[in-house]
Amino acid sequence: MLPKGPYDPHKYEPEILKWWLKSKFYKPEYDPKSNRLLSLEELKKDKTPTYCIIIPPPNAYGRPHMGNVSAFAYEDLFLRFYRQLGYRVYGQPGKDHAGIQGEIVVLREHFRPQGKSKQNMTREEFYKETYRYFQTQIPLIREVEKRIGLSADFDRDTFTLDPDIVKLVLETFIKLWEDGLVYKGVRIVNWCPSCKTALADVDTEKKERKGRFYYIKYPLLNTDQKVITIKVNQQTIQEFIEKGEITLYNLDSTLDNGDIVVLEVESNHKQRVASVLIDRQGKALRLINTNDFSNFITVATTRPETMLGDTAVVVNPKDKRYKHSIGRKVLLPLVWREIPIIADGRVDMELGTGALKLTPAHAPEDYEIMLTWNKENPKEQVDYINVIDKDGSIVGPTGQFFGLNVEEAREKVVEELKKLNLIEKIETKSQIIRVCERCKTPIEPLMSSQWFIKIDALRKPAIEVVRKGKIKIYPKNMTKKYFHWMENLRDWPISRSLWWGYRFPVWYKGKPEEFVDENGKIVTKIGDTVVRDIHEAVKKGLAVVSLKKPEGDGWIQDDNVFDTWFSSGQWPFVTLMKWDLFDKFYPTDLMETGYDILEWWVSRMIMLGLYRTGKIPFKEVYLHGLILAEDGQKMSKSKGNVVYPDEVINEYGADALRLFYFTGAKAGAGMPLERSKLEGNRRFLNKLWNIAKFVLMNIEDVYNEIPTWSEKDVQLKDEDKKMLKEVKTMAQKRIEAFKNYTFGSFIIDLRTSVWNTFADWYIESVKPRLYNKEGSQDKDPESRKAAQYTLYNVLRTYLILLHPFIPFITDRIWQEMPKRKGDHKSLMFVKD
RNA sequence: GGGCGGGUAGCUCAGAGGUUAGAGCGUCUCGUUUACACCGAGAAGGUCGCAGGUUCGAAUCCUGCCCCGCCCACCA
Repeated sequence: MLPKGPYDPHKYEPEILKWWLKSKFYKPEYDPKSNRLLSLEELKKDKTPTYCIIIPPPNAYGRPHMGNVSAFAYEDLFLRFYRQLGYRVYGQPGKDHAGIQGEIVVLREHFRPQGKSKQNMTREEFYKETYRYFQTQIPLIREVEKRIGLSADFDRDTFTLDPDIVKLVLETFIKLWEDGLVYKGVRIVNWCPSCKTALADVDTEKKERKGRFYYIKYPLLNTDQKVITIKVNQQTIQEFIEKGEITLYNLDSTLDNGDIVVLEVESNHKQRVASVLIDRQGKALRLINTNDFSNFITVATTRPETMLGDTAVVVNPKDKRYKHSIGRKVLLPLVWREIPIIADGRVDMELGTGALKLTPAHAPEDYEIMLTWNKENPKEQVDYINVIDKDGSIVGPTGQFFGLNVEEAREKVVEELKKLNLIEKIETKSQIIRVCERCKTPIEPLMSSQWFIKIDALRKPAIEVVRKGKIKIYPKNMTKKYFHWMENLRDWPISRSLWWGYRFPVWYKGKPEEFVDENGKIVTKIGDTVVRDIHEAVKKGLAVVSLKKPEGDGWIQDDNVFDTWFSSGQWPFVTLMKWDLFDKFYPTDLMETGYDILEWWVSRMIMLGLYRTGKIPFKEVYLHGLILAEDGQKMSKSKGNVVYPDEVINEYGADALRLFYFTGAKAGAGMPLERSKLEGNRRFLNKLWNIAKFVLMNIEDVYNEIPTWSEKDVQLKDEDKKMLKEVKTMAQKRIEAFKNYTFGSFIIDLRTSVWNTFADWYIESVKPRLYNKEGSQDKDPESRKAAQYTLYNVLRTYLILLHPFIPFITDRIWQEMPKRKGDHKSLMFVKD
């Protein structure tokens, strides 16, 4: 018998949970028939069909949030459903070190209170202590996983920085390297000139400041106007500047009057002087001046000094003012380089003149435009020229400006442009700049050398498997998002300037130092040798890609760590490999995660899974909705609208919260937290509890025999048949609902069926047959027996159907139910 | 800027060519106390964002517009 009073989740849920855990029901080795644990060997040989979900690992610090816990609930729903059906089920739990976010949080919340920072710690100290700290956090997170009912094998909970995992992950990198899919290239980074480090966007903040908006005229070249560069010595230049005219005899004979000759001083950071050919026969040149050009294109900038690194002018292709100019060339003043006019739809026609100077090395937006343009115009590639060094000084092919700091260079650039009459006007303007979060120094975007993975070889098979339906994505419309992302992928930058994570297994003979060469390109110096790329360094024996530090002294490890997606992208197979369950459970059956990380995580798992194992990592992907705050906004600490799932469990119980996730489960969309729904769920649970009390109370006299009754033993009335048919239909619908991931509407139907059909209609109408009192209409014992039979079997089936959704209350009721022969003591293993 | 999704009852959302558009919560009326007041019976409440179009028939399909949200630019 069930105890009197309303259902109290706080009393029953912990009891049930303790029993499940103690009985090892969650382990794939648990065998319900023999009620014992198989050995690993027995498990491997076992022929029972398998079902496996790799649980997306929550961050290994802090309190699990709604997103984490909703995911656990959805995953558990499937684990329990298939476990009930008799599959051998494995849920692989894990915890994520969370790269940059983990580093920020541990520095702020653990180290800062102790007065420690990256400035007064060694990398080794930091790593060791952070690892230790995370190990203290993990059990707390695991508790929440257990409380929501997640039936994963917690004995195999795995941390992403577990040494076994690290080894497996790095092996993939080595394989990529050996297959020629890894290279070092350059990418724009947020550089803090004061902290001398690259920063992620989250390490920077935006600040408004007043600045000047300079309108600079760039001379437009005529289509037939030629520009050539010749090298001369310093003395020649000197004479030229003094006299204003010069004759050169080694000029190209195809030049015409009006063509431009740029004189470049040898070995002096490409100091250049521009001149015009005024006498083709006499080969006489005159210093260039504004009057030599009839057309200009004016660009506006807050940072005139960056023009030294301009490699194009960009206009909006829709802009009528410039449409005809696209494809033409301009002569970049002061450094006198010929640069093209290109087009990009992102250029704001209203801002400035609508023409943008493109400095890919020192402006993230410009860098993006360069990449897009190059992708779409492979024959007219635009390059970068890096002109600002990591200490804030001017470098690269910048002639007279070389070595100045940024402010000095700005003044001097403006001064020189004024001399040439190329400044149209100067306005004041407030601008948003990024500053370093720590020291508030303005960020200097610049190029830095990074590790990349060539994406093409990985991308193609990953698109194929989804296109051919080998991996199915639910909801279906997300497939579009996947393809869009995959088709637009560029090479994947996998290195991050952090301490917390997987360090690159690359070793250098001496500390590698990046610097900018005379062409504005990033090159690396290892010891005394300058190398253009990593392949050259390896060839020369200055770098080694290897899991272990090479023999001998002086080897220094690469100080980059991997993008966390590089490791989490391998999560399905590395975890299974670690536990020697790869052959048993890979490919896994379902990847259940939030729709917001389809591109970030799911796509990487598909690519890296296929690459390393040759097989898909999972057969289906289900993307659940995101839980929003009660105000309909995204939960965030700064908005103060965060509600933690453990609080909700404390108030309503785990089953009520699970039901909330499932009933509102609109895949791929947001769902606001709603207390009234949680209340409603609690009422439903109480209703179920009372239904069970009622049924048990009314079958008490036949408790032991009722499970043996079959339909033949009773004379069912129409209402009995109708009721039995309804639960049977629900059982069939459930199979479909899980297959099609429409469990959200199914559980609403099931709940309506339990409440409206069973409780409100059937039970109410059957009462007279049960009470069998004097004066009641129906005293027939056969009628009573049929009602008892129906009550028992309907409740039994409802409990089974409901169990994956609300496991605690159903298993608690199950404990009191009369059992059939062979019934397992837990509903987790009862199929029908 | 690009991509994705959404606008249906007071609130949160279902419905995706076919009678009179649904559910939960809220509101109102009535009832019951031998499973349950965390209950039961019932009611009110909608130009389905706007404007066109296709169709015998449109919340649903098409076109245009308006509004809202999310994702993307070393955040996991």
